[in-house]
Amino acid sequence: MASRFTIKPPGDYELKRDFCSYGYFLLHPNFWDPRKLEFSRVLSLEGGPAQVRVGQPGGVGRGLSVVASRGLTGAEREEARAQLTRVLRLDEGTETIAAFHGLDERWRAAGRGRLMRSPTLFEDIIKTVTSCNVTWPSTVQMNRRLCEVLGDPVEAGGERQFSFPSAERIARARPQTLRARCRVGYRDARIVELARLFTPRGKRGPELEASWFEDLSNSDDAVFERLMELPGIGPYAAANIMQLLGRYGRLPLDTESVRHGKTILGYKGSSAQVMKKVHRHYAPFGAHAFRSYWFELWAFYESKHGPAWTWERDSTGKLFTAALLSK
DNA sequence: GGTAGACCTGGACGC
DNA sequence: GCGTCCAGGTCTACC
Repeated sequence: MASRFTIKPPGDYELKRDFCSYGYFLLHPNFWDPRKLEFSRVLSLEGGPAQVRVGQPGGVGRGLSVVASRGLTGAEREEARAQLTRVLRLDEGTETIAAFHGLDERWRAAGRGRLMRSPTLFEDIIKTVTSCNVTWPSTVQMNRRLCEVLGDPVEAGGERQFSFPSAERIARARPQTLRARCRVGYRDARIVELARLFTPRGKRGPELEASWFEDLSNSDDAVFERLMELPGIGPYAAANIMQLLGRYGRLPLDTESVRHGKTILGYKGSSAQVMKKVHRHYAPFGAHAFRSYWFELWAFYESKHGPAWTWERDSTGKLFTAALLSK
């Protein structure tokens, strides 16, 4: 018997705009259905994996309907609610988004402000590692295979779907397995090491506590410094994880930023020079710099491929290559 | 502190 | 269909 419940979002929340707001919405196990305007994925809950489907039948600001593939206990329902709150950034209220629009009013009319993310910091970190030094189609493949090889299966809607593997599951895997079956290449040992750092050791907790990183009372500098100490995490990845943690003051600049700086902002010079100029360009947006930067990039992608909520997960990947975007 | 080169995979391209 | 080239961020060794 399926469980059904409703989540009340902030008054300005729009599922199709706010979920389809960051590239990870196209990565397994996330699935956005452009026809039903509904998002689904398998969540890892205390009693085992369960697929959830999330829609917003009433439109902007109205309740989010959640349907689980199996009956959930009360505790599991709260667990699912908490995970979906993280994914959808429901903790960012209208006042937070209004503050952003106060600094950058270009996005006020469309209401843009929130960026989707994963149910856990661990998944966000692994997704970021799989996006480094690789073109987007490979990132899509790595995440699909990680789920299919190491995730927990769920039968839902007549097909088998998989959860994102837990830190504990990846920690038990051999690096060679990740390389051979998940095609993560040289990232194999780094991903396993990251998983071990997030896995509880006996009665002791994990070496890395997600709650410490999520705690906004810790300074940006302290969080950035600790992220930089992690295997496979450099300046770009650390800054990207910062925005996924809700700290938008730093810019994760990569080759896409250089392309944006040159073609849209009109900057000239070496990549390093353009990156410095891009940093200066967004500095006035302060604590919301990443939102301003990202929505400019996102608007560019949408100008090429239509609104993000129309993109199909399983065919959109190949559209996002540097070669095609530069045309 | 700055820089060069290796690390892997998959897409693009030429034949 | 096959071989070659290239894009992509992090890490290490070296200056």
